[in-house]
Amino acid sequence: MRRDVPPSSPTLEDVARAAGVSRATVSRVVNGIRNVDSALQESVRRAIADTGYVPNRAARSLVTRRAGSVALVVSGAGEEGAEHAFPGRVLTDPFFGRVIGGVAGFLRPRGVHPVLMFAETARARAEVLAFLRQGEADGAVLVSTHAEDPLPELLAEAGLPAALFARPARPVPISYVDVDHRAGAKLAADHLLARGRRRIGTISGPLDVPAARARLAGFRDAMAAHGHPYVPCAEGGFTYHSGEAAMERLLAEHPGLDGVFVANDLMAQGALPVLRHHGRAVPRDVGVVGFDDSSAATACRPALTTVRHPVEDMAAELARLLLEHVERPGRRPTSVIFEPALVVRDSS
Amino acid sequence: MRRDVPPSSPTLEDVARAAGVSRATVSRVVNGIRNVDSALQESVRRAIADTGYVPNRAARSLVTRRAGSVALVVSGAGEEGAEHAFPGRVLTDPFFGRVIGGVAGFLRPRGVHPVLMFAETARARAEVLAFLRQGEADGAVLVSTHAEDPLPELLAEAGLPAALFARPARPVPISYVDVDHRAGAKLAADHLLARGRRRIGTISGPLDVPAARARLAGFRDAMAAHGHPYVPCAEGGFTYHSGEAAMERLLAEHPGLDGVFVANDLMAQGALPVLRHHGRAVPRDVGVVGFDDSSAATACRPALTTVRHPVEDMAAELARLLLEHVERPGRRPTSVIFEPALVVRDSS
DNA sequence: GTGAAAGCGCTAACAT
DNA sequence: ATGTTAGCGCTTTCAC
Repeated sequence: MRRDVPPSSPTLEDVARAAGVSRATVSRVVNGIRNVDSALQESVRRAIADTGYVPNRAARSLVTRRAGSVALVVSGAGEEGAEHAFPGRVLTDPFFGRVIGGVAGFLRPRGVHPVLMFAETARARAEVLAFLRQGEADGAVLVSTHAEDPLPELLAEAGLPAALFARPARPVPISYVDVDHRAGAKLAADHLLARGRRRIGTISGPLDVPAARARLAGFRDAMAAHGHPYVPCAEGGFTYHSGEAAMERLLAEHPGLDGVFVANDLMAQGALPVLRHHGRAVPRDVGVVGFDDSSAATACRPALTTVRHPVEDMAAELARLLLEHVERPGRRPTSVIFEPALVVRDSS
Repeated sequence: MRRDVPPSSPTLEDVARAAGVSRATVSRVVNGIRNVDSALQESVRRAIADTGYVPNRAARSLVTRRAGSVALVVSGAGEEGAEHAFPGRVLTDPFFGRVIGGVAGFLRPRGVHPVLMFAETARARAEVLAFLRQGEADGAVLVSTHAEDPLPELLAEAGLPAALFARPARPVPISYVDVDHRAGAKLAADHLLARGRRRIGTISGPLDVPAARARLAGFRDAMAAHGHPYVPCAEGGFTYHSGEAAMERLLAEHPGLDGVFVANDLMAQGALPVLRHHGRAVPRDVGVVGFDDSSAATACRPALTTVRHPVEDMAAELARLLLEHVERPGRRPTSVIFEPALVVRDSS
């Protein structure tokens, strides 16, 4: 009686038999190791094609101790309760899309696959850690939504290869990339002033986020250097609606405003209609400068003058840094800081 | 001489030794198989905790032939040349963010991890296929940007577990979820007419996309049923800027327009400023209805009246369908169609 | 209920 | 340059 054999895919053994060589030789050919006679190489290749062989990754990982994938984790802190909504909410922000795209773009030609993970609760963080320890991924790139996120420290303590998008709030021995937020804010201040604005306010990001703080501090310092020691500020949350609300408050308190630096484009997109609604023409009455140069910058009227945040390049560098740590586990953490640039459009 | 042993993680063997049982027993406990004495169970658990054991996934996959992950592939067709830009461009669209979030949200509690892949070139498609055949993922959920995408057929032919977001352009024996586009468009038509609009046009999506065609056809049929056999249409590409351009064209040809159905919110977001710029107040002079109820709907002024596309629910169902096929490989393809709903806000 | 043992498919010494 | 062999860590019959 013939047992019903499932058509499981051919193994190295099958190829070896077909080519009349040993498994080791086939393995060498598959892995591109030289020291294989070119005639044999040819017949092995043919056997591979004939059998339709594809190497089994689990078997390979078992011996090489390499998964060939990395975790791409979007991390928050203390969002217990809203867990199911977290992935969707985060992916709706063009910023995260750019990070993910940049990382994926770098990894792809290198044959490394990103596994998407979300870590906004203690439980989810433990899962990420277990995932890495299990060897399901060789390391993690992390983009945090909160300053208090404990994951970077956990990763560092566990000695797992990791790299962060943005400098951690508290110092952690871990590699990261960031943009020079202060320099970007200075670009905005200088521009607004150069355009003749004199009553300038700002809408900041959430002040528990280091990046938001740095942009605000950088803006204030630059303004102070030009003789404007006081800059009114309304705090937002980096979202469209928080931008609207912050603009309302700022305008209520400072109706004479003629310029505003908004800490990201999404909030600026929200601020624009509010200005219009209150009869302020942009850029005629009020100049607006955003930050990020995300898709939102060109998806509003007038198109935003903004500070370019080279997210995709940074994300690629982030991935490169991680892969470096995966290659050489001992390596010391590095950080790479990118320079922002002003992109002048119509809003100022 | 003591060789410097890397602190590799403990194995089943180590736990077994610590608990004074065999590997098999530990394995049973780990996998929650009954028939294990509860006293032993307890000591095994303690040993696991003491040693900090985590099972090695590669080893497990090798024998179970399950990866515990699925490919989440964003697929296009014939975008050779712009490959590096594809991931970023796609992730910038809130629609894809919602799909990814919905899929990830469903998979997460089930311990299945999504591996992000992009398949816009023949090469990339071959990689996806190889990835699945290698057993690196147990199946694939696919969201296509183009009608001519050959990946669904390739997947079906290879007999790999897969499920699609949106019905394929040509019939393919594969499971999918979709929304009733025609019904959604009818909702928009009925609403516009009920609001007293009589000179109504539409901005469609790219007409090579089945969903765009269905929305247009559904809209025209509903209008015709109410005695409006002719509905002017401008074709867009589902992006903000294409929405602007289409609105310009539509308005140029039909200045008397008093209502417009836009096939997605992103294009509607682009259309709004154009109407305003041409002196048409929304909703006073022109009523606008979008489609999707994405974040763009509430991120424009006035907020969009739109047709809700239950993307997150659909994505969850998509993932469920896939997992079902992974469990029982023989299963016949199924399709699940969701009902849209009208969400009335301020634009009409 | 528990253990012994085989083997999943592969790579990497080591031997030739 | 090629083959032989010993595992990688796990699950799973099969005896007991």
